[in-house]
Amino acid sequence: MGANINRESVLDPVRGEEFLPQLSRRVLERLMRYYRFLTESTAKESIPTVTSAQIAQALDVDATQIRKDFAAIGLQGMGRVGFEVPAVCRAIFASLGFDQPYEGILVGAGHLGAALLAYGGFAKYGLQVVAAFDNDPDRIGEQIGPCTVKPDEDMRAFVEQRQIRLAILTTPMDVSQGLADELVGAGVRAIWNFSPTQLVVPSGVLVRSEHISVGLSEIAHHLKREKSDR
Amino acid sequence: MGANINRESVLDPVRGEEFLPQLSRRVLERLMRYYRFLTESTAKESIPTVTSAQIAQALDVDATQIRKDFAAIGLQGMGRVGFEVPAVCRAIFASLGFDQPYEGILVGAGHLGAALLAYGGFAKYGLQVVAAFDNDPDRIGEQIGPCTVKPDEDMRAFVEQRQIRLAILTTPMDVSQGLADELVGAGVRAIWNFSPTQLVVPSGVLVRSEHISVGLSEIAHHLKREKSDR
DNA sequence: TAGATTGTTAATCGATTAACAATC
DNA sequence: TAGATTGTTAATCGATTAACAATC
Repeated sequence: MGANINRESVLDPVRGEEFLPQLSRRVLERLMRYYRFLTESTAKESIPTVTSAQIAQALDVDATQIRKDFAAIGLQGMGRVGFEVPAVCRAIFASLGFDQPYEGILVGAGHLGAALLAYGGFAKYGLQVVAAFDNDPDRIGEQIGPCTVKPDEDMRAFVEQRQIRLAILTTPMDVSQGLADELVGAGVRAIWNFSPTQLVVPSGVLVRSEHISVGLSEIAHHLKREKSDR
Repeated sequence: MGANINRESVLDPVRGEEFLPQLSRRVLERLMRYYRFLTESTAKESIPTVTSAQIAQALDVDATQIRKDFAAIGLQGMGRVGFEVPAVCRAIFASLGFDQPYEGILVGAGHLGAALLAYGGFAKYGLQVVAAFDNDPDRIGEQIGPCTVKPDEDMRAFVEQRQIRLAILTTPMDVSQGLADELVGAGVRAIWNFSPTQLVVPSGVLVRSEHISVGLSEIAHHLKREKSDR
C-alpha cells in the first residue's frame, strides 16, 4: 500500500495552459541563477538559443541538472540546437511567480526599510511596495521612496482593504512577533523577515528570513580557518 | 586505490588544543540556529544543560543530526544528562570563527551601507567595521555609524596597512567587479557582496553574496501557487 | 541499579551525476 | 545523412534518519 502512488500525478499536467509545480528552494535558487545569467550576460549579443552545456560551464552546474530543472517547469529543448533563450526566460519568470504582479507593504521604516525601498529593484520581479508603516511619530508622514510612512494603527485596515498578501518586516526584534501576528490576522500570506527573530506563524503562511548572522558565520569561519592554516 | 583513505584523518584530531574542521554551509547554518536558540531562549531561565531531543523539538531538526553536528566540532555530551549549555555555546562560537575578532571595511556608503553600519549587530559576532569608503564627493567626510566616509583612493593603502581581510560591498552593480579586483589585490580574503552581481575572484577568496532576488523568488512562487490553488 | 541519553553504525532517502538511446 | 544535443533511465554520492549498544 502506498507504493502504487504515481509521483508524477502530483503535478497535474494540464491546468488551463499553465503548469505550476511546487519547486523546492534549491530548484528556485538555480532557476534564478539561470535567469540572471540569460538576461544579463546575453543582453549584449542577444543570442537566440543556448545549450545546457553553455549554461553549465558559465555557472558551474551540471548540464543534466539544468535539463532536469527545465523539464520541471515544462520547457522542451530542440534537438541539436538547444533552448530558445526568450522562451526559457519567460518560463522561468512565470514559474518563479514574477509574472503575476503583487503588492506588498513595508513594516518598520528604519534604516534598513528605507534602504530596501530606495533600492527599487523589486518591480523587476513583480513586487510593488505600496505602503510603509511605523510606530514612531517622528517618522510618520515622512516620504520614503514611493511611500509616505503611515502609523501602525492604520496597518490592519489597509491590509484588509487592499487585500495585501505580502509584508516586509524590518522592525526591531522585540516587536516583530506581535506585528507578524497582526499581519497574519489581517490576511497576509507571506512575510519577508529582516528582523533577527524566528517568527511563529500558522502553517500555510510563508516566512522567508534573511538573517545577517548566517552570512557572517560563513565569512568568519573562512577567515579563521585560513588564518590557522599558515 | 584511493579506497583506503581514511576520511577521519582529514580533520587532524589535535592541533594545539583547537579543533577546526572545514564545515559545510549547511552545517554552519544549523550551528548558527542552535547557537541562537541556546543564547536567546534559555537566557530567561539559564538552564545548565540541554539534550539533543530538546533542541530537536524546538527547531524541528533531527536529534541525531544535532549530535552529529556537535561531534563534528568536538563536543561531547554527558551520559544521561545531555550537553552543558555554556560549553556548547562556546564551542559553536569558536568553530563558527566568532571568537577571533576581525576587522572589515564597508565599500559603498549608500542607503544599504548606512543601514548595515547603523545596525551594529556585527560586533556580537566578532566583526568590527573600521572604515567606510565611497567615491561620491558629497558623501566623503560624512559620519555613518562609527565611521567617517573616506574616498575610494585611500582604500588600497588602508587595506594594506591595517591588513584588512574582509570587505562588505554595497555598491551599484556596475562598479562592484572593479572594486572587488582592487580589494583582492590589496589583500582582502573575503567579500560580503550585497550588490546584485556575480563577482569573479581568485580561488581561495571567499565571496558570500546576498541576492535579494533569491528571497523574492521564494515569496513570489509561494504567492502565485497559493492563488492558483483556489 | 534502572533508565535516559549519548555516540556510532547501518539503512534510507533524495539529490546529483553518468550513460546513452531518441531526436532534430 | 552525420553529429550534436536533448530527455530519461540508471548509478553514484552525500546527507538525513533509524537503530541500538555503550555510558553515565
